[in-house]
Amino acid sequence: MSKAEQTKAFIIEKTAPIFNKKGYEGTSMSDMTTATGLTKGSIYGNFANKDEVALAAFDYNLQKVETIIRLEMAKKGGAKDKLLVYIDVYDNFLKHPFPQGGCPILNTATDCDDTHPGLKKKAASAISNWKNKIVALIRTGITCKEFNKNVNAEKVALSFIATIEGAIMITKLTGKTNYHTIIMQTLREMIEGL
Amino acid sequence: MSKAEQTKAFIIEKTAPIFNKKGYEGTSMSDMTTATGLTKGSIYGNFANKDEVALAAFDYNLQKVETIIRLEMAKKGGAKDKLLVYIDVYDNFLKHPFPQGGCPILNTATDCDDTHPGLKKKAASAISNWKNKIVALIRTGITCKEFNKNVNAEKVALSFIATIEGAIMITKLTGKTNYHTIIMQTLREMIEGL
DNA sequence: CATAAATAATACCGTTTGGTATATATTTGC
DNA sequence: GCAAATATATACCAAACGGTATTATTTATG
Repeated sequence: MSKAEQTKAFIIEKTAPIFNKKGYEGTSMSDMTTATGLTKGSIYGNFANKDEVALAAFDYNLQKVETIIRLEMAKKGGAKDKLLVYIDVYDNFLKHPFPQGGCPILNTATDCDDTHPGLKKKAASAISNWKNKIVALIRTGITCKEFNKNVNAEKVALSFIATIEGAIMITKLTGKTNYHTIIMQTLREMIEGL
Repeated sequence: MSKAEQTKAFIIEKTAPIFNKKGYEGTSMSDMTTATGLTKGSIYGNFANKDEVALAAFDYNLQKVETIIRLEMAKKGGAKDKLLVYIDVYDNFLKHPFPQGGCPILNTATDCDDTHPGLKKKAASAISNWKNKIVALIRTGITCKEFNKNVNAEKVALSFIATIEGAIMITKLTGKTNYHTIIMQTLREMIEGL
């Protein structure tokens, strides 16, 4: 890895939590310079503009979540247990190397409704990929006769994601962590009922 | 209503959709002057600062949602039908005078995580009030024997809200309105199962 | 070790930010 | 209808914004 690639990775690593917490517009160049210890000229030597850093930071944050999920899922065998991994990870996300500021999809979704189409597109495809993964998981569960064959995979997947994201929002807003646990209990029962 | 009260209301009315779409930091004074047709001096003559306008705008947007819900609920008798009002309104929010930019609670929640404690507090208490209303609704439903007495009112209420807010996020992000309808179907079944 | 190429720091650009003091219209009570 | 009070507009402020051209400093290579 060249020096340039190193500093580039360094900048992403240091700014990613800030973008996740403050959003695209909310994160200023001075935020980025103080976080990295570098100067503006140095950052602009490695990235074309603020957009490029923000996009890379989103990828970094998203990948962080995805690797946690992938690693935890590898430990499980059945489809049901694999689905429960999402709940376990999002319920105890403090125990995992979760991105600072919470779910990057949720944060980016509301931050970049109209302002930043590039980031919005990334967040949208992240949701889409997530949904497809759950749908595939449910379908293999059906073929393995772990789940009832009448289960509407897409409906379950979308409701599952919506509830998880909504729970994060409510918990972050109110500060009541038990709210999150309560809602996750509903999701667990939902999965048990498949 | 005095002239000052009139312009004050006018400023709120015109800037509320912008705050709901762009967020607190994202909405600039120039956004506000072009939306109202007034000058900066005029706005600062009626409000102490940008914060005060933002807080009033949030109240305005929230009240807009609440009056829709209240009006629709008044048409219904049973607890189940009253609960379904939330789904109907949020499912067809284009048919109602819903605030531009979607649910003000969701927008404010993610926008003002760290940045604006005043707005965050308002959004948090809005969620709390919403939850309490649903809990009360479910409890009257239980005493009327419309719902099973074993129903955990708080769990249902929190999961209900989380799913609605998550559905809004997903739909706004992906642009797929049928996603919203699919998720709302899950909520309808949830209510039917009480 | 010197030189060239790559990387980082400095100093600056024009623009926009939220906010204010002052002057000018416009309502309002009498 | 006139004066006092109120409401709006004008003109300005310092600070921060994203971005860039230029200079200084590393780093690799012959």
